[in-house]
Amino acid sequence: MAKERITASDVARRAGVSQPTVSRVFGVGAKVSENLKLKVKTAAAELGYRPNTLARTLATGRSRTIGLIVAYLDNPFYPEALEKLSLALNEIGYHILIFMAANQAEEIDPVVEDLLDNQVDGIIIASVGISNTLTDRLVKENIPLVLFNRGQDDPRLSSVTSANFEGGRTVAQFLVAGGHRRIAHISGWQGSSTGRDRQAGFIAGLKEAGQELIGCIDSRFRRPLAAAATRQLFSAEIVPDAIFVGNDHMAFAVMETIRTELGLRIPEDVSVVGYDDVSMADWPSFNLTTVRQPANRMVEETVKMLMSMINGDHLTAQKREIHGPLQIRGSARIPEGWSNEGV
Amino acid sequence: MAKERITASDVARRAGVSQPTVSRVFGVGAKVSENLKLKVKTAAAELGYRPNTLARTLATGRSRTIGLIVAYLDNPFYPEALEKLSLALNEIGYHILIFMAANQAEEIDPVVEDLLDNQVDGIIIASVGISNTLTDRLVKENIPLVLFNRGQDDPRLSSVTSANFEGGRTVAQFLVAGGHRRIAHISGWQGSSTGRDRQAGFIAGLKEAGQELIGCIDSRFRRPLAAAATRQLFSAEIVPDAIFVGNDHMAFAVMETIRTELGLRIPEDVSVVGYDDVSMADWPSFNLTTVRQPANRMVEETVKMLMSMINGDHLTAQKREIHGPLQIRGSARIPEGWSNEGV
DNA sequence: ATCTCTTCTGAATGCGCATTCAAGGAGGTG
DNA sequence: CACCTCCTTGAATGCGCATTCAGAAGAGAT
Repeated sequence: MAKERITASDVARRAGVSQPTVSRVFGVGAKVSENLKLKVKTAAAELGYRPNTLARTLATGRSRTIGLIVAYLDNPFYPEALEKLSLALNEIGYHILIFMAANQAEEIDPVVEDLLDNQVDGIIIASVGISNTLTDRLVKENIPLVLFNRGQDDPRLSSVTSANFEGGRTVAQFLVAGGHRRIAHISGWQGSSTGRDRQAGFIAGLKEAGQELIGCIDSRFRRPLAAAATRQLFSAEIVPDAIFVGNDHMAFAVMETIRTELGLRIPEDVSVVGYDDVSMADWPSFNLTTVRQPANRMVEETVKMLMSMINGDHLTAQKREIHGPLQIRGSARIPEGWSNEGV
Repeated sequence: MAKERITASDVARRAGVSQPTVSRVFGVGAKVSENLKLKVKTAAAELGYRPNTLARTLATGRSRTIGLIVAYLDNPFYPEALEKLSLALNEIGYHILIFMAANQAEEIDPVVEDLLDNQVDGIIIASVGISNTLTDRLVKENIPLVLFNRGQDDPRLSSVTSANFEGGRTVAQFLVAGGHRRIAHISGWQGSSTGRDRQAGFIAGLKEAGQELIGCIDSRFRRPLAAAATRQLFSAEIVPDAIFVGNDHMAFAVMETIRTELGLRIPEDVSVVGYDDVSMADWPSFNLTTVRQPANRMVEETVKMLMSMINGDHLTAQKREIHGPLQIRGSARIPEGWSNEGV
């Protein structure tokens, strides 16, 4: 078969110029006379020439490829974010090498090594942690990395999250204002900053109002665990009249358990508040009051941050928190005077 | 900064051998004496050497990378499939270059061109069509391509789908057996083979039972359109007592519209059947009877097919249909004698 | 008309690795 | 001991492009 790949030299020969000239025409800093440029472009079009991206990468050292590691794809927040990230990066001419991480934060390191072997210009890790030794290497090799929706203490790591502490605190104020006095929390994984911060903010908010949690269970962002936690909370002597759940994904399971298994009404018998504001939260079946994680702005910020690192503008790591409003719907009693911000 | 990338030559120098020897140690057909192999591995470990994948690709012509184009990420079937595909390909040492397609099947071609420029070894396109001109090119350049969950007439194209016609037909038999006599269909996009085949199978099944659709609306796999279609069906003189919806994603919207806006009960007033069996179908809120699309087997088959094309084993295109059983739950009246296959 | 400065262009080289090829060494046979 | 075969190894080369460098050509200036 004609497996003949058309190279810059082929084009050069046909256009009667040298290979470097062809290279210059297709490169960016083109200093080629209009005359030759036209000849080259014509020849290239006739031959159907397209530059070999890999060869270019090898020569320049820049691949225009970003490595992306993502987990928890069953939580619809991530497909949404993934889609936005992908579009945003493609928009500015970057490709995405994607890896799925097992949700249990083990063994990300070899995946990152793999990414490095592929000469990615930068790395985005969504909702997954990263080891210190690996951080050392990345910093040493000067590979830009941004953690998406996950913070980590190491000051050398950049991250973009929503304002989780503040979000949790707002929920506390909201529930207290709604007159709830038996408030429980089904938290996200306490091994993650998001899970911890939301919980800490929530507890802080309650404390400011002189309240304490009557129950708190780590359900590690997993539906079955959240359902189990719900049963457990309602089998205690004092049952909750409001539950803040660590993310929407779990909150749906909590709501279903409350309605189906416990036969209780939402929000009459118990209020439920989630976190993320995934599109499903707006479905009539759930109509979930939840803290919005502004995926668009988080993505925007992530890409901006990564690009500034790649371009060497910004060498110090930064941790950015994006504020997200409470999206008030019908799954929790609405206190007097509360309504959705803006919109 | 020490931007020094460690190359095979560095390792060679330190190990006191030549660069090709290092290359042979890290390659597969290694014909190197144990003696030298050990020295090389030691030197490599000390230096922290890792082969540059791109350079290897340039030299061998094989990138071990698959291009993946996927759309409709809001339909949870696709994140699920994406995750499985990713894991399956990683498993056998392949990387994934991912692109999100706008759901409106426009302009996939430039994306594929882009993929080609990146020297991918093969391409998987999920639920998106491809132009004839592009097919010509792929065939000419001998780039393996498999359509996932989407068929196309061109005999040169390989595809993996579920048995959509058969699935639609089974649903028809099920609903007829359930005693329904006013059956409607909210179809998937008729511009797609999946949408068409499910509808055709459904209509054929009804016909065999001497019935006809009392209504049929193309809602193009979109929730809002499905909700609108539901309203339309129920504003007619003769309202349906059963609706087959083109996929689960739309079916959920249909169910919510029926319950919330129309105040009808499922399945007492109207039966609803979907297609895909996404994990959400099993949630108590929906408990949706639906045709299973066996994502695992479809992925397995897709990968196997692609690999056989890449390895040149199988040069003729093949179209594979995977049978999926009807998953009977509570959203549709269950006829006497029907129960779930297997499990 | 001569000299200098500026563009444009091609020859040469390198990115990091795989692969061909020929040389060398080990082992075997008569 | 000569001869041949087989295996291991290094020198050389190429994958396709970008980039440095130096020469060629053109534009101004005196």
